[in-house]
Amino acid sequence: MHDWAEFRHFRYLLAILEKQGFRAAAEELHTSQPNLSVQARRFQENASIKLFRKTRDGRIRATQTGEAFIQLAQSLLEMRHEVIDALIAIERGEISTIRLGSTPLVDGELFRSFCSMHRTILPMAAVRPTHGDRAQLVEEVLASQVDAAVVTLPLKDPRIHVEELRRDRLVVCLRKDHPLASKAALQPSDLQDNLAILYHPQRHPDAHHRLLELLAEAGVLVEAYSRASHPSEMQMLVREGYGFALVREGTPLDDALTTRPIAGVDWTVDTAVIYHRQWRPKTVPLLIRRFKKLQSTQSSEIFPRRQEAFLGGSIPVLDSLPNGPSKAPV
Amino acid sequence: MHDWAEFRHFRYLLAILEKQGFRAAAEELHTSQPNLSVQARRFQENASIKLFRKTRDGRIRATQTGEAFIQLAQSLLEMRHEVIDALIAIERGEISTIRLGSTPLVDGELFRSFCSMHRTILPMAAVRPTHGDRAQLVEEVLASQVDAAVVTLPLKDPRIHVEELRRDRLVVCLRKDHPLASKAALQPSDLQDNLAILYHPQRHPDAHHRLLELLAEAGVLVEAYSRASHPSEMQMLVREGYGFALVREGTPLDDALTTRPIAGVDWTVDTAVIYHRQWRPKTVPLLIRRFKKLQSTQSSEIFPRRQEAFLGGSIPVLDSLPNGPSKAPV
DNA sequence: CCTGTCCAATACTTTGTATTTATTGGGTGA
DNA sequence: TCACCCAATAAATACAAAGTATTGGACAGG
Repeated sequence: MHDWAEFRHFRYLLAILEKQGFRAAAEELHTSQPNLSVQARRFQENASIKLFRKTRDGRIRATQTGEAFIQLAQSLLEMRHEVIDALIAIERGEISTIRLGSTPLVDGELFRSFCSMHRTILPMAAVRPTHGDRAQLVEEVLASQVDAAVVTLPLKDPRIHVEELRRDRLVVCLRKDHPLASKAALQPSDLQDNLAILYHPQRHPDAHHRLLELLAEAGVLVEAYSRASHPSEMQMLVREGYGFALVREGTPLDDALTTRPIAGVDWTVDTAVIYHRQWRPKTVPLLIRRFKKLQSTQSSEIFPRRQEAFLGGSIPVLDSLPNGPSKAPV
Repeated sequence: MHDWAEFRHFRYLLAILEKQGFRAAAEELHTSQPNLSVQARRFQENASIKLFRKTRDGRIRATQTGEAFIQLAQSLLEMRHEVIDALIAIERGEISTIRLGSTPLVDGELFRSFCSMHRTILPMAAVRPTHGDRAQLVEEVLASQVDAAVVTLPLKDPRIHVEELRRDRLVVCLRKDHPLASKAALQPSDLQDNLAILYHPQRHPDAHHRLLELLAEAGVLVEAYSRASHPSEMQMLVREGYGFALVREGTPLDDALTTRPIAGVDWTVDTAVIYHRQWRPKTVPLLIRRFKKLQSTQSSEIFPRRQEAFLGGSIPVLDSLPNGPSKAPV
């Protein structure tokens, strides 16, 4: 059924619709305009559908069916690509299991989608995610006990390849009712006596030193501070009034807390994938490439960026209430 | 990118692997055996993969890669079919509005994203979501008054196609201050006199019977029980001290309530999309496909089933909390 | 050991069609 | 009107798929 439709047709028509013209599409596809003309006609006749109309000025405008075609053809071609990639990887014996790690400082959501991304490439491969301290994870990457890890920078080790995934602004986390919360942005000097909560130095020494450097450059001297061994603890300490903390922008926050940018500086939290330079498992670069691609295409507004969903602290109860029993075991 | 691979190749190789022989496959495909021979070789050379080996008696046996190929090629061809069907239907204007239904037992969040996903395929089509009882919805699906519905299993009807979306563990919902709440997990025997709140039997008879069966197998006999006509009512009854209820794991809970798993059993709540086998609305299979894909790339089941995170009844703060500072500007 | 039979693989030819080149026709704007 | 931008058409070409005939290999039975 529908065996007259080959991938070629989807490629061609997709290019025609996207480029809004046969000529431009032909150039992109490295073929001739008349070829597209006849192939496009054949496909549309076979399916008895019309994918585009011509405007007065000779351009191509997708019909409603054409708009749907763009979405569907993209999925179809993408799927072919994934299928073949998967088959090649399976052939190479890279199926067994892939071990991925992340540190507490990394956005859990990012790590989770990074892990699950592997399934879109290799549905049959098992993924084993692990969590651990930075130092420990680096050790395991070097020992090939994990294939790749998502960590925060900086990291300098000649044996390790670093591929940056995301860069988030570093903002101040403070109580909503703090006087300084009325300002739209804080000055570095505002931190001087208020910044009193840092991530535990031993958990990520490089980041700690770098942060102290940056603060010093901005004229902020941090003397005594509370140590948090987990990001959630930082929020708790801020809430309890022990001072400000620095968190990644966009972080879901406790009800009583808010964040403010720091004026005049450009401090960021950089999240990256690391893997062993030599013993790199071959799927990892592919995985990263695909992840970055999804990230860049997803941030365009097809799916609203999950943002504040949890920010309010309360769950949308009414519509996601408990569901009763239904069925049972395998 | 992989443009040498056409649908033809997938069809051919699929037939070869399934029929376990070139000759038989050639017959099925109405083509010649040598043709398959060369096409199969080309594809495998291009992808540098080997999909089958020959046994002693001259037959064809799929390699591990070949086994994966069968699955993947089937999906690919099925998707082509769905895409073209959908396009034809759209062209004919059969998709002006799509009517989707869900039952109270279904996660509202899931249903909502399922509905909104239809926009990515057909932006102009209106989506009309409806809510109703299971029996009523099944009736409407059969009568083509709704195009598809998200319901909980079990469901047996030869005229209806069932596609599972999610499987959640069934856990006990009880008051935080109940003595048994101190245990990490409950024994089935703990339910004996405590389980006293069930979803209304008439609202979903199949699930009710199945649940009683399961309970009986575990040695639990439920005699008198309160009936809740809506999941939110179940929580209220538990809160008021009328007994335990069974809810889907991960359910947002009332402050005073908590949940505990049941040791030794593997009971689940299965959520599925259903639609009419014959009168299948053309966009629905694609919708489901896309939904599943998004589901697998966003929230994965790879992760340890979010155990304790939700158990307290509070939001899963621990794993989606803020991350501290690390590095700095360019 | 030979031989008949099942296969798939190979060699070669034929057919089909995708593609190219060259051209026409149809709008638009100067 | 002309020139210029398109896509559509026609005819020629090229290339790949499908067909035909054959070979080669692996058994099983005599």
